[in-house]
Amino acid sequence: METQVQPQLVRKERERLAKRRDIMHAARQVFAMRGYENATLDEIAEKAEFAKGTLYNYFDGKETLFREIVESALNDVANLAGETMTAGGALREQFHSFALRMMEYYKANEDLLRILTRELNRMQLERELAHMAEHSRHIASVLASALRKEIRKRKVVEEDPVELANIFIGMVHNRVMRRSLEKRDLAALDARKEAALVVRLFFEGAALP
Amino acid sequence: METQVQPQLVRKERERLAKRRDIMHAARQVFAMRGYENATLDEIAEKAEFAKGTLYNYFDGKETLFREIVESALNDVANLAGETMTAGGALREQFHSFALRMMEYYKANEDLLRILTRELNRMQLERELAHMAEHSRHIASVLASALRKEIRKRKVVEEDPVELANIFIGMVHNRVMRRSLEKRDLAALDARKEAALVVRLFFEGAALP
Amino acid sequence: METQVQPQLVRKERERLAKRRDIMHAARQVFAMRGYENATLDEIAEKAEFAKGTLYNYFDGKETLFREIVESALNDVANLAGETMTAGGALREQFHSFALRMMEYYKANEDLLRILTRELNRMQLERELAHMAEHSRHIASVLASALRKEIRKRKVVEEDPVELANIFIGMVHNRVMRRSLEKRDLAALDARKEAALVVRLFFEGAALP
Amino acid sequence: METQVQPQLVRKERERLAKRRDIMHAARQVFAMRGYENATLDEIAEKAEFAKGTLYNYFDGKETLFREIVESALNDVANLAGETMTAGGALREQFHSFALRMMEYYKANEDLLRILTRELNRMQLERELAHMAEHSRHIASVLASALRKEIRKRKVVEEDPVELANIFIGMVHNRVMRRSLEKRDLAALDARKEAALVVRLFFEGAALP
DNA sequence: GATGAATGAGGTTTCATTCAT
DNA sequence: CATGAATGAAACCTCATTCAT
Repeated sequence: METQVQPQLVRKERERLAKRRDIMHAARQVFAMRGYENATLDEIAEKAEFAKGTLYNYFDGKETLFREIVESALNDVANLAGETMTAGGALREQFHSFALRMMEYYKANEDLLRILTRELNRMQLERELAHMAEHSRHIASVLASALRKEIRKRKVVEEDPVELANIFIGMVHNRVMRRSLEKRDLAALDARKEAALVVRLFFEGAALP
Repeated sequence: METQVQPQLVRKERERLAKRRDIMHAARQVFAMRGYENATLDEIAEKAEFAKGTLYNYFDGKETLFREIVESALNDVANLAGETMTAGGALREQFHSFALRMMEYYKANEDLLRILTRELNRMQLERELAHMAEHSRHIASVLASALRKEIRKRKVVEEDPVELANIFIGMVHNRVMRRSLEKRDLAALDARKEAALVVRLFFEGAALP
Repeated sequence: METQVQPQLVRKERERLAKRRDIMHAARQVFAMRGYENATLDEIAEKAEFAKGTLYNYFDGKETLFREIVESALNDVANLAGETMTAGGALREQFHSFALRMMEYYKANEDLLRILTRELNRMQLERELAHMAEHSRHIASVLASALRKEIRKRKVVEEDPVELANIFIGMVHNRVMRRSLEKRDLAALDARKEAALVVRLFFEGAALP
Repeated sequence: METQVQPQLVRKERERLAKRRDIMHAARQVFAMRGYENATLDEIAEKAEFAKGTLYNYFDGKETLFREIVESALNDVANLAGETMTAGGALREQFHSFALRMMEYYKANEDLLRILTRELNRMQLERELAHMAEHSRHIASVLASALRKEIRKRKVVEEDPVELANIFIGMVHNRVMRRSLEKRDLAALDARKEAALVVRLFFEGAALP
């Protein structure tokens, strides 16, 4: 009997997760297009092809839905940072790899790029969202610890490594966000070239000797 | 008689402008604290110590009030960029001066910093606010033309000068914004040191030879 | 299964329409009692026994709600005019029948009478409502074309038939409106007698030979 | 001293009345253009070239201002009716004269025509405006008493003379209002011809023998 | 689980009226 | 008297959330 029941439960569970993903996907689009405040559950429900009330069977509400999207995105970036930094290799290779993968990630998930750049500040200010800022601090710290080692070796300027990491991450963000806003589409972004530029600027600066 | 009447008119006019400033000041605080969408005219009115309806004697509405604040801030920054760049001197001095003055400006107007970083992306996406993005493009172009000359002289890497300018401005913003978020107050910001750091990183990069 | 699902859909649809009618019914009363400008959605909602927000699930807003009421009334009158005029018979019979049915209609829908007499002028002046005036022009033209034939046959004075039609319609309106205002209730209106009077006055005038 | 003070008072009084008239004139235009509810004291004040607050030195408020305008118009019409009806002559001459003078009055005061037709119904329904309806009843009664005599002489159909009078007045109103709405201007109205038409229709009807 | 109708708090805006100057 | 800034009640409308079916 279990052999019959289990698969059913599993299928149900699979379907449930698939629907959750559909809703999150629709929500991402709407949040990216309208911003958190102007996004309406009506529009999200319509895009997800569910009734509005159904969303509440999958998420506690608008805020929760939003948080889950952001957290999943920040998680992706954190994983990406972790993988890159633990892969070994020279610092510059690691940073290049991180920038490249981040840019590719945003290219594939332009919605998330817009959501993060637009709402991250808000999140750092509002009490209830504070814990999400934790995520982004974590990401910075991963890069920072790699920088710290190089600072000790006098290979990198002696500044707060966390701040340096944030500057680097900010440059990547800035770079890809500008492209997104100006071309209205990241499809044409040459991630490899952009990553090289950012790394070069971060390490050697804009001045020629 | 004119000596009596004129001063009266002038005083009225002065008082009117003072009240406009009071309202804008209150609005800045609220927009900075809550973000455009969550800011309410109720709160602005209360902070400005006026009745809600009174605001409409000075501004057409929420949107107008907001725009005026942003435009005035962007104007300040544009002037600041213009003055700095036309002052002559080496490029690095100019950029340092620009960074320093921008940081001091934001230190004195922390509200505006938060508003600009939070709402500038929104503005570039929403049709009706598009013309405000123009302002920030103008600011970048002022820095860019200085960069362009140095690029011709092979003193600066051969990249799109507008993009380089935006990266520099982004670094300044990023730097001061992080401090604002973390310390919850820019009072302790050492603008001189921060400006030096940003300029150094932008021109020489983080790597030591 | 269809035999189960279909009826449900039908019942939902029926209930939805019934509620729409309830709202329109409440709105008619309030518009009639207060006039368009002084009618409030609060009062309409209360009379309809719905929350204010619920009205917006059925109508786009106050204006739309009002328009739908007026258009439906004008449609009724137009149909009534059309049926009467195409029924054949002598002109006088047709006009008598039209007057009678109009009076009975207003007796059964006193709200609409008050709304139409009060707001029709406004509608002819305001740009956005102009198309509703079209309806009432159409009604006049139906009567006018019947008059035109008689004018050709020298049975009716040679005046612009549209104007004559409007005078006739105006007389009917005037008649029933006065009763409504004076007795505060059309219940006692003897439509047959009133219609006869109007037709007699319109065709033979008040003078005795 | 009195010889000096009196003229001053008189001049002051004259000026005060002149200003009252200016305000009422402006108000008429605005009430006619916008309707009572949509008219704003701001617009009236601007048209009258006074500050808004000044209006309150001459009128108790919007409502009072409106009432005074309507009452003065109804007074004019009442006088006009009175003069015409006491002038002697055959009934038909009197009615023709009344119609003619009314049309000329409205031609010269198109604002008032629009105000009366638009707001008279409202006035008959709202408690506080009830006494104004008195005026218009009075006007009808003047015409009615002339009709009553003719009814006794079997020269006019035996119907309630007040109702007949109202029908006649309604026809005049209707006629001139339609022209006003359609041509957007009464300048081209041929009052003599229109009056003749109305009288002819009222007494002989539209049918030809 | 899915639906969508119902709710009502909360937001922006208008404007008649008051009142200090 | 004239002014016009200040007021605040009241209106329309939106939308996240709940809940009966």
